Amino acid sequence: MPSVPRKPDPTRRSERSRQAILEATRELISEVGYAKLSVEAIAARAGVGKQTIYRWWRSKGAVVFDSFLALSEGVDGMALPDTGDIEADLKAVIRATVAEFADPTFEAPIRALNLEIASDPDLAAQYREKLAGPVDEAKKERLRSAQRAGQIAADADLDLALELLYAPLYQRWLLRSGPLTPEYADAVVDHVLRALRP
Amino acid sequence: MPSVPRKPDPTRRSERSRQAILEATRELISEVGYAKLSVEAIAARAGVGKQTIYRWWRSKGAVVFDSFLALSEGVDGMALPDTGDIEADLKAVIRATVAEFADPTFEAPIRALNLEIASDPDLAAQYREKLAGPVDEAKKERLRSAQRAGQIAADADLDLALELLYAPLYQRWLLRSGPLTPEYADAVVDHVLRALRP
Amino acid sequence: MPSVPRKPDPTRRSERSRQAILEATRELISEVGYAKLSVEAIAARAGVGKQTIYRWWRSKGAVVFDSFLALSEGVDGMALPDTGDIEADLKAVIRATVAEFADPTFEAPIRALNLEIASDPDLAAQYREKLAGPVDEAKKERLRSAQRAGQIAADADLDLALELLYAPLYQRWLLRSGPLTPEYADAVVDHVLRALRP
Amino acid sequence: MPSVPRKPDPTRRSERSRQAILEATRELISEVGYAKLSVEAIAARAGVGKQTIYRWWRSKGAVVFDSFLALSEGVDGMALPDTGDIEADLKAVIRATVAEFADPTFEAPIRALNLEIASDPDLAAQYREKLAGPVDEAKKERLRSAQRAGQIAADADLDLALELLYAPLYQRWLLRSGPLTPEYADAVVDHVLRALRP
DNA sequence: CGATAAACGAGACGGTACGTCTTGTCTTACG
DNA sequence: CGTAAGACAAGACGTACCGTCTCGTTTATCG
Repeated sequence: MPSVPRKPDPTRRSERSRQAILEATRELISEVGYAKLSVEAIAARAGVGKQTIYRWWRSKGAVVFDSFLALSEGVDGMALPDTGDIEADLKAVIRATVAEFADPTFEAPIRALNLEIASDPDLAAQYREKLAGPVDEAKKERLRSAQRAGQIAADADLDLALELLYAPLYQRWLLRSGPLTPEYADAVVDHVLRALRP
Repeated sequence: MPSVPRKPDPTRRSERSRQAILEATRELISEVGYAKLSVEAIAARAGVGKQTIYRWWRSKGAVVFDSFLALSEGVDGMALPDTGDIEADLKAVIRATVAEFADPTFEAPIRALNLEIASDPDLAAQYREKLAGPVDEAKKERLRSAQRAGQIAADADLDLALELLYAPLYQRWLLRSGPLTPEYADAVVDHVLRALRP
Repeated sequence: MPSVPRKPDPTRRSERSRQAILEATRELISEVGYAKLSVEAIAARAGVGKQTIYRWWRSKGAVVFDSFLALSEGVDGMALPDTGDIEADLKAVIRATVAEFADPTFEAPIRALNLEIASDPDLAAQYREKLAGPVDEAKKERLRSAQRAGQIAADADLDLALELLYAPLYQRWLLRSGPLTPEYADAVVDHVLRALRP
Repeated sequence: MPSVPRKPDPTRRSERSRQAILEATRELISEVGYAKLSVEAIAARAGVGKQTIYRWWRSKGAVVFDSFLALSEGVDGMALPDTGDIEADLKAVIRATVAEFADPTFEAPIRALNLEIASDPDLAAQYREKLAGPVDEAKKERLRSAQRAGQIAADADLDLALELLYAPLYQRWLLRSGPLTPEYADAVVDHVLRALRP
């Protein structure tokens, strides 16, 4: 009589339930916030048994994570604008990022996602692989284009470049340590480009 | 029947209880982690009634926060080393910061503190005022010294400078998105100093 | 260093506080019922420190008890009507008792008192001595008068007689096991008088 | 968000938990007395979650009540002895009742039950229907037999008769207003039978 | 009259228990 | 066998009171 939990058979998984759970999760995060999100409420809202959630996800955080992953599923083929002017292009992108952070609609869910990732190394790994990775690759592609155009040092560390560009915004937003304005976006870009100049 | 909650009288507060609570909180975070920290356990460990906690703190997060605040109480008169060489000084400081982040002893508590701050705007404000503020001021003082020495542009935005220096580390650590090595510390300093050059 | 609790000095007792406590107790029993009565609420309502209650009373029940005792303080010199007709006199008295039980104003407090007495042998003893005793004596005096008039057996056990008269009412009221009507009162008197006939 | 409390589904109720709760309740009343009985302790002793108690019972009193109800479940087919001599039979029964009241083992639980009933009209109604009703019916049946035998007036009010017989005992016991002896039992029976004579 | 000691109001304290909420597991009935 | 439903054991939540323990502040004798 083995007490090893049988693994569920993925082929029999109900797609309808899965979708309902992810959608209910997104709704509830917007409505009550992440701190007050409960598995109980997700199951009720999704019209699903709690066991169905526990069968397919390790933790509440994993559900939250997947509910975001599902959103950005079709967004793979993303590419940053490339007008040939790296400064203009980056400012546009960073300003857009700032605007997104400032949008109160995204505030709660993105914060929930980030707290979950910061708490759970497994989710962080998934996050890097499934979400951040592809996006970062697209960003680095634009930087490589700038390298080819001689606007950025050929030997620049592009991972570090991305961190210099995005981390200040991220930190300000997460810790609410200062205003996120377009001017701030521009200033960051200006500084980072100066650091990366050939 | 007034629903206005009576405010506790701070003059009658038991210092012994306050200390016991903060200490118990620190111990428990180290032992069971922040996610499993409960007010009930804090009270039990501190030999204190739960009401004594709820009387003086708004939330579990506020207790956690204060338990850290208490630690760094005497650290006000801090000042960064100033050998006259801003690059060497910054590299030393940033390498030290990286080492601190890597120390597994501090990992759990600092992460707990950061999650708490990221979740609660009130605590974030307190954090800036009581903890980050003074520390940042000391850091900026060192940068001002570099400005006077002509090593950094006289009109540099020092708040932004700090963010460029520290946010990449912070992000890597929080999201575990990359290794935190002395080399990385040096690279960040090199880039930022290039951006700030007169 | 004796840990024997100093006994309070009765001569210094604040009559104003004592009255306020007893009055607040009576009010609160009427308002929230006995089950939800708390020492905390009594103290608050009376504008009195909790210690002042604990200094002078052993328990909440003792306060409740005293609050009733205080009411019936001046009622010592009571005597039952004596028209010479024991049947008519008893019916009048028992009907009055029934009416008192039925009065919703007295319902809650009397019930509280009785529950307290039933729970606490000490209070029961006090009750017999200070409240029930004198009243019963007056009732027995009327029965003795009936004995002298030859309406009741000369050797009747008057304590038993009182119980036969009052206990049926008491039980019906306490357990709500039947209606308390004037007809019921008369029926009880009729039966008991038959049992006591010479 | 409906505030209507979901009703539990009685078909899924765990009989094992129900029994454990009722048994733990009986044990605890005997051990610590009714006043110090707590839902928390019942749940712990029964190895049951508190919610399982609150799911199926309105109040602590209801649990106490049911724990007694459960005891006297099979006792329906009760009948009083009928030797043809109503006086002897009643004396035997009333003496037995007196003895039961005097038994210290039953003292605490029965008192708890009575206090609960006296406090809560709902429980009182249940008590009459489920416990007192059947028992009283059996007693009245014996009295009817006496009526047929011409030992008691044919038109006697049997409910009143029962109250005259039992209420004096009940009152003495509950208020501890006098000793409960076999002689007392006999005296009550003698008086009541005199009152009921044809 | 002024010292001093007790009772006083206020309310913080260590605790217990409350009744509710959520977690993760288990059971039942259906498809 | 996955599922919706939901009961279950466990235990934390935040609140209400308990009875004890300081705090100053009256108050009321007594030196």
